[in-house]
Amino acid sequence: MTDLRSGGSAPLPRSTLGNVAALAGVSPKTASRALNDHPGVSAPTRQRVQEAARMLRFRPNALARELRTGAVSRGVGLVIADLANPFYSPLAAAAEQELRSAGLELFLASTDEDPGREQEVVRTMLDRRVRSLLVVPAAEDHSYLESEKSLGTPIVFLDRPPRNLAADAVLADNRAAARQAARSLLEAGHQRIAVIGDEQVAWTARERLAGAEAALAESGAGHGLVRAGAHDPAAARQITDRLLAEDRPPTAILALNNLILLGVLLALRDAGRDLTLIGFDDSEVADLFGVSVVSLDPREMGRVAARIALGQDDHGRRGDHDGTVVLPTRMVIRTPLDRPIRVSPR
Amino acid sequence: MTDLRSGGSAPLPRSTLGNVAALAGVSPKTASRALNDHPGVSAPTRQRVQEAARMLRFRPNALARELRTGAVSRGVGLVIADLANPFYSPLAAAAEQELRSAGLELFLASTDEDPGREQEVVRTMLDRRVRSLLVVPAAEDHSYLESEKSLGTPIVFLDRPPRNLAADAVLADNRAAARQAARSLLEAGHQRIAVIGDEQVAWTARERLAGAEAALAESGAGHGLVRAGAHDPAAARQITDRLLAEDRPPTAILALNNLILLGVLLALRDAGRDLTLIGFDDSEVADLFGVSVVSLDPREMGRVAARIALGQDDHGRRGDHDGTVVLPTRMVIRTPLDRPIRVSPR
DNA sequence: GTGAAAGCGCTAACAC
DNA sequence: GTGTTAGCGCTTTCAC
Repeated sequence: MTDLRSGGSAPLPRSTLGNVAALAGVSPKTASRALNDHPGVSAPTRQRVQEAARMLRFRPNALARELRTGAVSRGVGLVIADLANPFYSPLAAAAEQELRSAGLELFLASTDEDPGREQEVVRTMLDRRVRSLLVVPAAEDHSYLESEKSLGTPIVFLDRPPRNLAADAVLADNRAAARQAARSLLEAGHQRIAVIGDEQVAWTARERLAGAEAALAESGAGHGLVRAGAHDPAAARQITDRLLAEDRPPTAILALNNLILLGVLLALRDAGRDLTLIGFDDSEVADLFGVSVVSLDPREMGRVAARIALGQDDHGRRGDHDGTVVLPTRMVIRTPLDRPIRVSPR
Repeated sequence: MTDLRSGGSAPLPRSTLGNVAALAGVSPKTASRALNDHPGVSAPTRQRVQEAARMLRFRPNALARELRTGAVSRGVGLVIADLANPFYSPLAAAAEQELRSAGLELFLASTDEDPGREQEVVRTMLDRRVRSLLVVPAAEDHSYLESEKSLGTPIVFLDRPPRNLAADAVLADNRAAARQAARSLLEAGHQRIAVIGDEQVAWTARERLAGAEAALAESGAGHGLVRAGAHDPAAARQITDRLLAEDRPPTAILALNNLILLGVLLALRDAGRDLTLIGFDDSEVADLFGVSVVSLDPREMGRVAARIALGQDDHGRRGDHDGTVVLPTRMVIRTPLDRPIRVSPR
């Protein structure tokens, strides 16, 4: 006479597979088989079990399942620098979408560019036995991941390469893109080109600065107008202010990321000055102001990295060896580069 | 002669608490106590255990721990509409920061406004026994969370209230804010005010539209210029195009969210028209163009919700009863409302 | 101060 | 087809 009423309004405690099995009058293992669509269960038994599960509002405990089944968790870790950054949030969104459609779940953490925090959150995720790890690195040394990697956890780096570790990476050719951008300005006739980049701790910042400097050096034109250290719009704004105040101010500015472009625009607006501009990373702001940009698609980066982590994509890499995927960059010319951007509408 | 070499370059399999205990020559329980700083372990024993853990690169299995300890997981679920949306990404970033600083971990999922997906991802998170749940709801009915809530899992709704469920919520007074914005335009002398809102499925969209309509109705001014259904910049752009093409086009536009403001600006730019504008949600774009906005702070919303979920904040709610926190909105006037915004710099 | 036994909820082996 | 036994890695009794 196994019979349990379900409709009661009492808190109705969480039921376990054992409860379901008891109600259905079978063993736990059979209940497990029935609910997971494993073969070797008769149709009527399966029905009874499913009915019992429904009555008890049974929900399997994912922790217990993953503990038992071993390494194969359904969780994937994503570590990024800053979730609110307009480059990383679409990247994260695309990765999440890709993972979800593969039935996986996402653990997310921000490092705020703190190398120590990177290790911390990565370790925490590994403690949860994530099936793979996507990392926009902040640290300078990834040898700490060596043992985990050799244990078989796929690790994919995004936007910046790993250091002291052989692992997959999805990157853009920042150096070439910056070089091309600077060249375009030179070809448009600019003699005094200012280049504003982020702090050199970031690999992308170093690469972009190097690319731009190379282009300038090749042409023999404008040294001395390359500025690093603009880590946020406010800093970029100040740097721009100072550039504009010089004796021979630049006629064009190359802003090496989205946040820097914002700061430059703010400075130009307040100074009432119009200059030629090229930005990095596309954005609504760039679109609205007609600013030409070097565009990298963050969504594509997130998507490709997720696929690689899932083993669904080789993207030109050889077999299951580690490899680097270099995503294309694209120059988007919105305003001819011999013409200034108007940012002073007041 | 318990001795294990660590430096070997072999993959070095994952070691368990049992391995550590064996190496230290104690029982698993003592090892557990030592590593978790529980009392009742002698100093020398503790040292030996810690040394052994280091040698074996021991990392505790979070799944096993949480399974054993019961309900108290260190994971918190966050469900949002769209991670790439400039309103939700700072919200998520702030929540993540708050949780991380409390030593908790974040599961994140997007619903893309699909009610079915909301249930799906919420269930998945509950299967992981998250300690609490933060939800920007997409569904119209949250009674499915009733039993989980009565089981004691804190559930906090963000940005939009729950339906058919008594639970905590962190909201803004969208209706009042929109009403105030519309009034400001009326007071500045505008007779023909267009209001562009999102699809009415979203609670915030309905509230804002209702608030704006109320203000217009009170004044007896301009009916017929309220448009809903602008779910993305492209749609908002089209709607704006049509409004501008009317016989008596509006002299001011109230854009009821950040994406809509973008679309409106794009339309104005291409049409070469300058109008008075008020936006919702602050953004760099609004700042750069001098667009006045009704500002809600998404970071504050994420932070407050996280605190409530952790039981760290009552924010005017009574005890541990359910309650709604209404966050303040702020009018940011950047350009006087009797003056147009210039968006046609070409 | 420390250890042995038991069990969290589930599933892989092997029975039968 | 179905059940029994065992065990994932950890921590909670409750002994000693």
